[in-house]
Amino acid sequence: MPRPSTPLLSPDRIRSTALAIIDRDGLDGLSMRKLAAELGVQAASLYGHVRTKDQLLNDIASSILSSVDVSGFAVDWRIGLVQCARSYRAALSSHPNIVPFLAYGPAGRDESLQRLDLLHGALVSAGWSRREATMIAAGLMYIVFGSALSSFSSGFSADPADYSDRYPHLDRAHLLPGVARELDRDSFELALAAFVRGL
Amino acid sequence: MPRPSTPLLSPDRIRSTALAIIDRDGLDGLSMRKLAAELGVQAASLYGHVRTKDQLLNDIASSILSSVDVSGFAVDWRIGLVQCARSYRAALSSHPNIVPFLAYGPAGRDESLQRLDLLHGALVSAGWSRREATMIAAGLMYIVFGSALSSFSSGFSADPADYSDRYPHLDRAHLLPGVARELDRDSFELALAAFVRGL
DNA sequence: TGAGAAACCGAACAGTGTTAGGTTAACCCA
DNA sequence: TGGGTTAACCTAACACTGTTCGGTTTCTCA
Repeated sequence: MPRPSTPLLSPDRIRSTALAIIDRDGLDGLSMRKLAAELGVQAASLYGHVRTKDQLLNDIASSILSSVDVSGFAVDWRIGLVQCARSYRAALSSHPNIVPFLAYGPAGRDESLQRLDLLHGALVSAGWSRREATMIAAGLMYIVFGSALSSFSSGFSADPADYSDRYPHLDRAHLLPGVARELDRDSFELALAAFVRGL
Repeated sequence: MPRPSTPLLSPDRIRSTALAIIDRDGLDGLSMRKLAAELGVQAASLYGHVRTKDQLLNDIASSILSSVDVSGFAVDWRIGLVQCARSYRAALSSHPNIVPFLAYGPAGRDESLQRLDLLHGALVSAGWSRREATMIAAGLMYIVFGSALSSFSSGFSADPADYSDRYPHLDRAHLLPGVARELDRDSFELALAAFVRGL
């Protein structure tokens, strides 16, 4: 099928389909051939619209990060920190399967840097030194990414027998998967509140 | 070369060579064929000693995690938290390239669970509820893993021109790679101290 | 001495990202 | 209206991946 009247592919359609596959099948579940098949096309055709698979993932990552809200810094740096962290985590946990890729690659994404710039400026204006501001920003990212990886509550077995014998204090760990989402959010809120309060 | 008089391979030798490759070439730099070549052997021979590549990585992960020290909980829960976090981070950052794998897979490693069990028990003994203990443990893991991924200080460009124009507050971000290690450690210490103090 | 297992190898399978070269339809300009 | 260019797809291939099968030789143990 050569040169159809209306193009089958566009960078947007490729990105959104790829993200849907990642959400459904995981990061490893995305292959260029599967993506092409889902778009009704052969794998090679994708490379007319996308440079590499890595670039495609980066583009998806950027579009996810662009929803992070840092408007709270206009009010107060503490409010800004909390709001920024919440919105960052919300953005990540709406597509949890891509977080390992986010955490992996370099932090040189324009969307990240824009927000980091604003955050850093707000902290310095509030009286922190430049070095302190950098460390506070890093600490906030630790909590956000650590919680978004969420290898904690999920990842526990649902079988009580896995724990009751060998780990006496974890005798109810098998209940974790059922409340994982809620517990992860509460743990994040606890860590965030403790961190900001402790500064 | 069939059945040499003294075996060329052993699980231990395979694991340590694999870890050396990961440290040198990154997680993606490890392939079974390359690992075999480095051991003077064909790829198929590895499967007499190792079930799958995933299992091999899990074994390596377990041996790294077994060095995490939780003895501080015998003294005081705050000291225990800080010491456990430090030793956990030290274990991870001595082999940073394998951290994405650690953070990825399920948390069901025996070494992790043993330490988690002790941590949980110590917190409950100190008066925290079971739910609070779980959330505190999770928060601590957030900081440890977030910092060990260390996608922060590293990952910045060393070229000033990448920042000075568009990000006014990041005009010295190009200096970060030079002090990344030190800054990451200090950021971790700051986040850890703030977290524990804020509890 | 003979049986069996242990340790390696070569070749293959199905999958991956990516590229080269080919075909056709749409578009633009004379 | 015709002709050239280009955009959008295709097939086929390359080099790689993890893993398995079947074979060969040597060691070990009865």
